[in-house]
Amino acid sequence: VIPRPPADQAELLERAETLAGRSLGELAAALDAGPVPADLHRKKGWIGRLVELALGASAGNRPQPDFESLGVELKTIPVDARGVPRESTFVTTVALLEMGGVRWEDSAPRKKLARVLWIPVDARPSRDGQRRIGRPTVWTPSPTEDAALRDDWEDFAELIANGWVELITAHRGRVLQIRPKAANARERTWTTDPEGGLVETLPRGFYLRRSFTAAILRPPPPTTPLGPVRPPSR
Amino acid sequence: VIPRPPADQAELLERAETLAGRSLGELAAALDAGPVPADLHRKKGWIGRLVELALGASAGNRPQPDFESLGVELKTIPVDARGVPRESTFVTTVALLEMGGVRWEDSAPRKKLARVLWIPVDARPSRDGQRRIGRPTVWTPSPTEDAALRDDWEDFAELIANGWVELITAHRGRVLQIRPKAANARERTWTTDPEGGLVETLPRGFYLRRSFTAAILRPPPPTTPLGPVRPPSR
DNA sequence: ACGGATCCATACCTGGATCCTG
DNA sequence: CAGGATCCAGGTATGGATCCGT
Repeated sequence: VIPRPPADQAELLERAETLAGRSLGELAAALDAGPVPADLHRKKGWIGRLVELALGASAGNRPQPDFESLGVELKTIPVDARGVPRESTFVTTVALLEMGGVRWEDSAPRKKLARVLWIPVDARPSRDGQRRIGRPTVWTPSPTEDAALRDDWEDFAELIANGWVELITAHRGRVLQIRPKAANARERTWTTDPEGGLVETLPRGFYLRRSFTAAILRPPPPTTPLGPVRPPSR
Repeated sequence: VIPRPPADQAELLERAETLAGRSLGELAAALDAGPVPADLHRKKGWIGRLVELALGASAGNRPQPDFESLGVELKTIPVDARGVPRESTFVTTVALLEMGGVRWEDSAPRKKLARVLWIPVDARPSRDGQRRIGRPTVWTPSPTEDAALRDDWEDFAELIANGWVELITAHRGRVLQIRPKAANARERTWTTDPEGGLVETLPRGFYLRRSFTAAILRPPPPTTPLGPVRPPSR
C-alpha cells in the first residue's frame, strides 16, 4: 500500500488533512508499515518516515525537497497537549566550506524552508502507539520571518567564512541555531581556520528554535481596532 | 578467529604459504566465516574476501593497498588444472576525469600493481567447497612488464584526455584492457567530450589480460646456451 | 529547558571479482 | 573465447529527527 506522489499542493494538503486525528498505530497498520516500535525513543526518525510514506513523498535521503515537483518540504514536529513544539527542528546540515560567497537567498536552509508542510504529532509521554497526528499547516516565511532567519544566517556565515566556527554555540541566533549534527562527538568534517587552512571539526546542522516554530503553528489571534479580543467574563 | 595484520612482507608470504593446498571449506571453517555459499557463482567477491580475512588484510573498501604499511596488494586469481588463469584480473576503476596530466608513474593502476601478492585458486567447474588454494607469488613488474603496461596506459590516457573514451573497446591494449566496471550498463559517471565539456558515460575499469597474468604465474623455464631443455625421451 | 550529543534507515559508493551470450 | 555485463558485501554519507544530563 504505497501511495503515489500527490499531483499538486492541493492534493498533498488534502491527504495531510485525512491523517489528522489518526493514531500512529492506525496509520502504520493501514500502510502495512509494521508495528509501532516499542523502543520508539531510539527510533528517532520513524515517525517522519511513516508520514513520508503516508503522503507519498519521494522516499530516501536525497537532498531535494520531499515533494520535489511541488517544492514542498515535509516536517513532522512533536507537540504537547496545547500544540506547542517540544523540540527544536532540524533544518539541514551546515555546509561549512560553502558559507563564504553565498547569499541567504541561495542558501540551503532558505531553500528547505521556502515552503514547509508541518505535521504536528502528539508527543505526550507514554502513549507511543496511541499518539495522534495533528492538523497540517502549510507555511512560507513571511517577510518578517525571512528577515529574522536571514539575520541569523548572515551572522553564522560571517563567522564560519572567517574560520571562527568553534565560537558558535546553540546560544547564538534568535530563531535559527547551529548545533551538532552527527552520530557522536568524535565525528569530523572539514572547515576553514582563521588563516584559511583546512581543519577538522564536528559536523553541525541548522535548527529552528522552539519559539519560532511555536509561532508558526499558533498563528496570532486577529487584532481589532479595539485591541485584542478577550473572552467574555460570566 | 581474526588474524592480526602481518608485521612484514616475510610474515605475509609465510602465512600465504600455509594456505596453499587448503580447500575453501577448510579455510572458511577455520576462520569461522560460515559455510561456503552454494551459489558461489553469484558471490563473485567471496573468495577474495575470505583470503583477505585469512591473511589479516586491512578489511573494507578503502582505496589503500590491502597491506598498507607493506605496500602490497592482494589478488586472488581463478586458475585451471594447469595453473592458467581463467579470467582477466580487475585492477582499479578508471578515473576518467584525471587521466589528463598524470604520468604513468603516478597513476592508480601503477600504484596498485607496484607489488602484488597473487593467490591462485582452483577454479575447475563443479567443485565449490573443495576448491583449493594454490601457492602464492609475490610479483613486482619487471622493466619489460612495466613498459608494456605503460604503453597501453598512455594510449588510453591520451584517448580519454581527448574525450574519445567511447572509442575504447576491450580489444585495445596488449596487456592492459579497459572494460565496463559497473552494476549494469545503465550506470553513469562523468567524462570529458572532445570539446572539453562534461558528459555522462559508463564507468570503466582497468583489467589485466589473461595472457599477461599467465606469464606472471608461470615463470619461463631457464634457458641454457644449448637452448631450451627438452624432456628426455625414453 | 535546552544545549550538546546521539540514534536509526537507507541510498550510494567502492572494492572484491566472475558471469555469460553470441 | 572473451568482450561486454553484471553480482555482492560492507563502509560511508545523508536524511529522518529526538534524547538526556546539567
